[in-house]
Amino acid sequence: MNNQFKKIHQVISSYIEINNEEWISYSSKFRVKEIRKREIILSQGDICRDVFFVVNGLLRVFFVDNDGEEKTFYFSFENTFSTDYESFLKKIPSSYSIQALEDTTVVLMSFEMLHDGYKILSNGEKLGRLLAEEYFFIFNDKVQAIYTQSPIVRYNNLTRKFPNILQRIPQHYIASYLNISSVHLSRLKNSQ
Amino acid sequence: MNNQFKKIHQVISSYIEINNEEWISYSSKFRVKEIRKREIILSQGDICRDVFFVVNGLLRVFFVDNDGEEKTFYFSFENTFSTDYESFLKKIPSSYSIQALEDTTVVLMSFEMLHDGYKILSNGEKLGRLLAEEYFFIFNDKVQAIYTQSPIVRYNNLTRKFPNILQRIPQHYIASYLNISSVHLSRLKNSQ
DNA sequence: TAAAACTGATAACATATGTTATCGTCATTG
DNA sequence: CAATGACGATAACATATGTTATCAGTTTTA
Repeated sequence: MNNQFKKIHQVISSYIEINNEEWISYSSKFRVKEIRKREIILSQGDICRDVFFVVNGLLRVFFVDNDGEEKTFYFSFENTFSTDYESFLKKIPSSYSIQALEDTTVVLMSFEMLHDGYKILSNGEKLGRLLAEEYFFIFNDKVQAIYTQSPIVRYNNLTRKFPNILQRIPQHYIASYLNISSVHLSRLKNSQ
Repeated sequence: MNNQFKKIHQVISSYIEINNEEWISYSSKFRVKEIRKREIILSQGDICRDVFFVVNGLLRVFFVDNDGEEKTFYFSFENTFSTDYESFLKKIPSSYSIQALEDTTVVLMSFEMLHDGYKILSNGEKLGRLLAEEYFFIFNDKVQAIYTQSPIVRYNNLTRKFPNILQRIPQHYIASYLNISSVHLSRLKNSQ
């Protein structure tokens, strides 16, 4: 099997049963894309045509608010999906941009591909359901964290969960992710 | 058709095609519950066994954070679903409590019912997918609002979207929903 | 390799927001 | 109907967080 597809096969197999024949047919439609550091693969306002699966590297999902401020929404590490799922599903202009923070390899799943999968794969609808549920869980947890945890607690949880995040992501992006200013994060770190 | 099921039939029909036979069989499993004002139908820590469909009345979804503060997560008005969907799907202790703010009638869909529907209904999996997607959209919008809009802007949007909300929901619950103190909301209102 | 851009720390100051307490009004309840 | 509690406004004060500017070290780029 194409080595780039090994991990995405693992992940999809963890959601649904997919036999070899189905997989060969399905995965033949994947496209692979190499993205250079800082390159943008989705621009806010464009319709998001693909779900990206990060094979290696690192993506940043962010948007620009009314005041022109960049807000980082989340980071996509290896072996996770990344997209503006609402734009993707509804075919409406995306609220987010997605940018590579490192040279990154992604596997692209188009809308047509996912929707064909609903019919072609014996568990295609189930895959769609589980992907949506998974995405929902992430956002549910995120909202809950915002309501219940102070910025410094969320920072500590983040660095505990991803110990090497500080080596890979500039601190001002992390501050933006926490929805606080970079100055404030610097203060919090050095006074706790 | 049982009048209490009319609206939920409309809502489900807007998601999937469901023929008469399927509907009669499916809806026969609904239970209906009357909840008194202030009564709690889901307690934080319990496993959430049902999705609630609000026929009339009003629910408040909230949780108590580490400091013992009540945080209001969202309100469920008529003809919408309400649940702790993560607890419901994963059968883990719920993070939320759900309370009636008025005398309220709900239709209950159990986990078994929804999952049986995945097999029994010809579009059962699709229904599950669309419900998860819908829930995801709500949370996506919520997170985005938190990142991009100031409390007073979110307050104005809320009252514009639900003009009678102030007559139905005490202001300190709305402040809690906005994740600010009731004192601060009072100030913001009277100084803009 | 030199210039430019990026990054993170820090200080000084301004603003936003929380906390506590008080008060008057109104609704609920025994 | 009286007592109690819920509700919202307000004041005074404390804390959290943002903004702007500066600086030094590092990385990127021409």
